[in-house]
Amino acid sequence: MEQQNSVHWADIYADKIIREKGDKELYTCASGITPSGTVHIGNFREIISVDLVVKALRQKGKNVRFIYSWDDYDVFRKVPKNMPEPQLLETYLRKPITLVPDTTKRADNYARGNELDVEEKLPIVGVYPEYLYQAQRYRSSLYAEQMKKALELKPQIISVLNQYRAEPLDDSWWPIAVFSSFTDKDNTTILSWDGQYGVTYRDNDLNKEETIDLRTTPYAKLHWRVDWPMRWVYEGVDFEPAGKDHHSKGGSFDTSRQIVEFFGGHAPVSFQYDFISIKGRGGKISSSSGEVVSLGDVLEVYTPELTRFLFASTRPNTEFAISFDLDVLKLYEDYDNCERRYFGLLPCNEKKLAMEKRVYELSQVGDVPKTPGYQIPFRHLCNLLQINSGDVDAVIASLSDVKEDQIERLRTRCRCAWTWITTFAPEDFRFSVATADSEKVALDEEGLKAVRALCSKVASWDGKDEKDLSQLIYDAAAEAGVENTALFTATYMALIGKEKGPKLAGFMNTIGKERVLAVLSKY
RNA sequence: GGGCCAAUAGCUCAGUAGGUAGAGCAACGCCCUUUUAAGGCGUGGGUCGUUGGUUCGAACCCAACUUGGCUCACCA
Repeated sequence: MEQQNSVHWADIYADKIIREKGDKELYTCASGITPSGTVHIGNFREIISVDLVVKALRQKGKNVRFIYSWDDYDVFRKVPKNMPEPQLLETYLRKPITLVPDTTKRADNYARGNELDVEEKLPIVGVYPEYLYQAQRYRSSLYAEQMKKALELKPQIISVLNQYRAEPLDDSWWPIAVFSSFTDKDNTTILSWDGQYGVTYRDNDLNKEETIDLRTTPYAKLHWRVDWPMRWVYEGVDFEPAGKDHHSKGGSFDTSRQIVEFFGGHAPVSFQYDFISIKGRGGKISSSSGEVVSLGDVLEVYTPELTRFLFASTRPNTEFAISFDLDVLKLYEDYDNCERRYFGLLPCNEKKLAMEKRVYELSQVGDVPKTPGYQIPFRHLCNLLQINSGDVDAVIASLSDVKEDQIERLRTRCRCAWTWITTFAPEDFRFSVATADSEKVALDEEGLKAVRALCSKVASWDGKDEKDLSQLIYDAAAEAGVENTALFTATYMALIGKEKGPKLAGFMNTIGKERVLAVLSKY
C-alpha cells in the first residue's frame, strides 16, 4: 500500500527493493568507484542516487546500510594529464594505485588522495556512506575463500563471459589476477592452481616464478567481472545502480547477474543512470587543469541543497548538463519556486505539489527546515555583492528583513553567487562601483553636463523613494538639455566604468545616496 | 552487430503512475509620457519525429520506422 504514496523515483525504487528482496532486518545499498583519477561529478551521480534511495527506504521505516566501495586495488594504467611529477609517476605504472605516491602531497598515496577529495565533500551534501577499501581487504586476504571459490567456478565463469566476447577466453584464463611480489606490477602470468589455496605465477618482467597462498598473500585479486558479483554476495547487496557502460547487454552487470548465482546469491535491484555533461565552463578554468569537474567544483557555485536538487529533480536515466553559465540563475529560481510550493506560498496543482514537496525534502541536507530560506534572486544577489565588493556580511546587513534562521543558508548562497559572478558570469554582468577615491572617467561635454545636473538633483533626493529618484533622473536630463540616453551612459560610466548597467534608479538606491554623491560630485 | 536514451513553442528544456499541452530565455505590451541589464504583470506563439495499435480518452502505454546521441562486444 506504500506504493500508492510513491511519486518520486527514489520512493518507487525503495518500494521495488522491498517488494523484490522481501521484508528484511537490514537492507544493504551499495555504490563504488575506482579512484584512478579525480572522482568527477558523474561518479557523484551514483552516490547521490543511492543516497536518495537510502533516504527513501529509511523513511519507510527500514534499517539500511549504505556502503561505498573504493575499488582501489586496481592498476595504475596511465598518468593523468597535469599531475605533478609525471616522470616519477611513470615509473609506477602497472602497480596498484594504492602503491603509487601522491605527487600532489594530499595523502599517503595516489588513490587515497582521490578518495579524500570525495570523503571530505560528501558530508557537506549530507551523504554519509560506510567506506570499504578494497585494496586493504584484498591485501589482508579477506577474500581468500571467495577467490578459491572463483577458481573452482572457472569453467562456469568462462562460459558466461564467452557469451558476449569477440575473442573467447580459453583455459589459460583465470578469474584472479596477481601482482608480482618482486615488482608490485601486474605483468604476471598465472601458471597453475593446486586446487586449494596455492597459485603459481610468473613475473614476466623478471622471468621469475613463485607460488603464493591465497590465505596469506596480499598480491591476488579477482577480475572485475567476478569481483563485483562476489561482493554482492559478501555484503548482501540489495540495491546498486550502475552507469550505462555496465548496464548494456553483455556489460558487466549483465554477466555479474549470472555469475552471482554461482556464488549462491542474486543480483541486487539496480537501475542505469546516465552520464552528465558540463556546460558553461569553457575557457574559465585553465585548460591545463583538465576537463574534470568534481563535486567540490559544483559546490563552489551551487549550495548543498541546490546540488542535491539537481539530482533529485532529474530522473536518473536521462542525461543532463551541470551548468556554470546563465542556467545557474534559472536553477536557483527553480529551487526557490520549489521551496515556495513546499511552504504553500505558491499555488500549484495537487499532482505537481506532491512531486515538488518530495523533491524539496530529498534536496535537504539534514532535516527539512521549518521556514523557507531568504529568497533573493541570484542575479540580484550578484549585483548586491558587486556593489559591496564581495563583502557577504555587508550584503546581509543591508537586507533588513533576513531572519535569524535564514542567515547561514543565505551566507552560503552569497559565497556561491560571488564565485559565480567573479568566475563564470558573462562580462556584461560584472562591474565594480566607483568610490570617492576612484580615478575619474573621461566624459565628453554633454556627459559632464548630465552628470552634474544629476548630482545636484540627487542631492535633493530623500535617499529612499525610488520613484522620486526615477523622476529626478529624467528631470536632470531635461535640465541639462541632453538626451536621456546620454545621461544614462555618462552616469554608468561614472559609477561603474561601463556604458550600461542595472536599472539606474534602483541601482542608485541600492548603492545609497551618500556614495552616489561621493562619486558624482567629482565631476 | 546487440543494448539504452532522446526527438515537445524561434532557442533551451519540463511534463517522475494515460484525464483539456508547461516554464525560462527571446519578441511584444504595461506598471513608469521617456530610450538603461535587477522587480512585477500581461500577450502572442506547438498537427508533442512518422505511421499504425490499445483506450471513453495517448506527449505519456504497445509495434514498426526516421533522425541524432551514448554504450557493450578490450580493461575496469
